[in-house]
Amino acid sequence: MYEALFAYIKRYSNVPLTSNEIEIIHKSWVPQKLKKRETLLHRGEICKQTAFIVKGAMRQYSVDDSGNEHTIQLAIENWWIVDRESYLMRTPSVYNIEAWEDTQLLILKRKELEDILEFPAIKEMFWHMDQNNYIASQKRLNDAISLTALNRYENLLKYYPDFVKRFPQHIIASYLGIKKETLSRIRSQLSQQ
Amino acid sequence: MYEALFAYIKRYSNVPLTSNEIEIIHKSWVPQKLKKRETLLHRGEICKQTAFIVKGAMRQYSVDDSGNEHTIQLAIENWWIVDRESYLMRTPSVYNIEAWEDTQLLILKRKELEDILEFPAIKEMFWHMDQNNYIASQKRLNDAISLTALNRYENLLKYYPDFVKRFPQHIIASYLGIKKETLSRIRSQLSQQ
DNA sequence: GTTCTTTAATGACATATGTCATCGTTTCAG
DNA sequence: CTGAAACGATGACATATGTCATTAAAGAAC
Repeated sequence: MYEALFAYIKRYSNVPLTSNEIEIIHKSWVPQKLKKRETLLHRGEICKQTAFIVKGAMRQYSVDDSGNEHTIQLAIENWWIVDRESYLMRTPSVYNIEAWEDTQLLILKRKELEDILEFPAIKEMFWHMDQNNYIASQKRLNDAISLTALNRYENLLKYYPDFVKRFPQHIIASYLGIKKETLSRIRSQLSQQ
Repeated sequence: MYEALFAYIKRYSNVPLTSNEIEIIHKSWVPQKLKKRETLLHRGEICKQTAFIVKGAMRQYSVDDSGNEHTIQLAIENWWIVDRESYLMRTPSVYNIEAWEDTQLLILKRKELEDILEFPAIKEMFWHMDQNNYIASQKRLNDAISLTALNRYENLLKYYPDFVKRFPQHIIASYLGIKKETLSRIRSQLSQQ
């Protein structure tokens, strides 16, 4: 269960962990299971945990005034899922986070964060996490404002084929910023080539 | 010149600076002036500096196959401008960065970064910078996939009125992900209410 | 297995945005 | 001051995407 988390920490920090730190990390991240469609966060709540996905698939989405869902993030094994703004600033979230498959998580509550950030390796890891997330969301933003819906879908297929396999089309569409009918037509267009 | 930088560092870290650190910071960030339309980074180059804007206005943009520009970031006084991915990973940038007004910068070269990251206050500050950038670009992404062009422009007017004042419409349009003609029509629509 | 729900495809039509061309105004270098 | 370039507004039309309705297939619950 914890191997994947330690592997992740190791990959993103060059500081080794002491055995005391390893023990405290075990206590700080606690396992939690979610069934498909169970939620980790409801809009309006403060996000109380940073979750590491050991197994399964999650998504983070907002709902607009017309009731349309907009998927801001998809995440599978070895990804983090959290509303970082809400978690860090303790402000109500505008997002929902839910499991799209039966999912095994390791949860770090906000309360434990301060202590564990004292560990250089953990601090290093979270810095890399924020850097990577910043770089990834900047790329996605550039795609969103500069590519056609077709190109965005082709990029997704190329770089994150698992997402396309594991989430239904209406969620993929809401991730790309288009309607499910449009995605369906893009796909039929691609299959005719 | 350096007051704004030190104020920024102070705001985003609760660790005080030693007088030795203050001296080294002075040496590490060097002043640079740019005239309007001079560039700090060309696509294809590796981004060699993180720049703090003391006075002026800059933009970061990509150019697609059809020659259309897409503005990924606008920045004015007290903002940072850098292609963080290129700067950290030393990979060629897909972006251009140019001055849109005569601009006064403080430049931190990649070479000096490693040393200066040893200072807790600086590390803290850069972490906050990445966190803030991540949160901001996630918000903007959510806007891009969930709001109409009109709403995106209204948000920009509300939260960053200086951008609208200091950059011409074709740049604002490329920041919003629309064409300048569309922005012009949105504006005339708003002014008739 | 049977039934209910979810997912996906598709046609007809509506709307938003892009494209291209034109024109007047503003800005700015010489 | 003057001419060129940049900027902004607008009309006519093209294209991409959204909306709504219908149908069929796949999957989940009982």
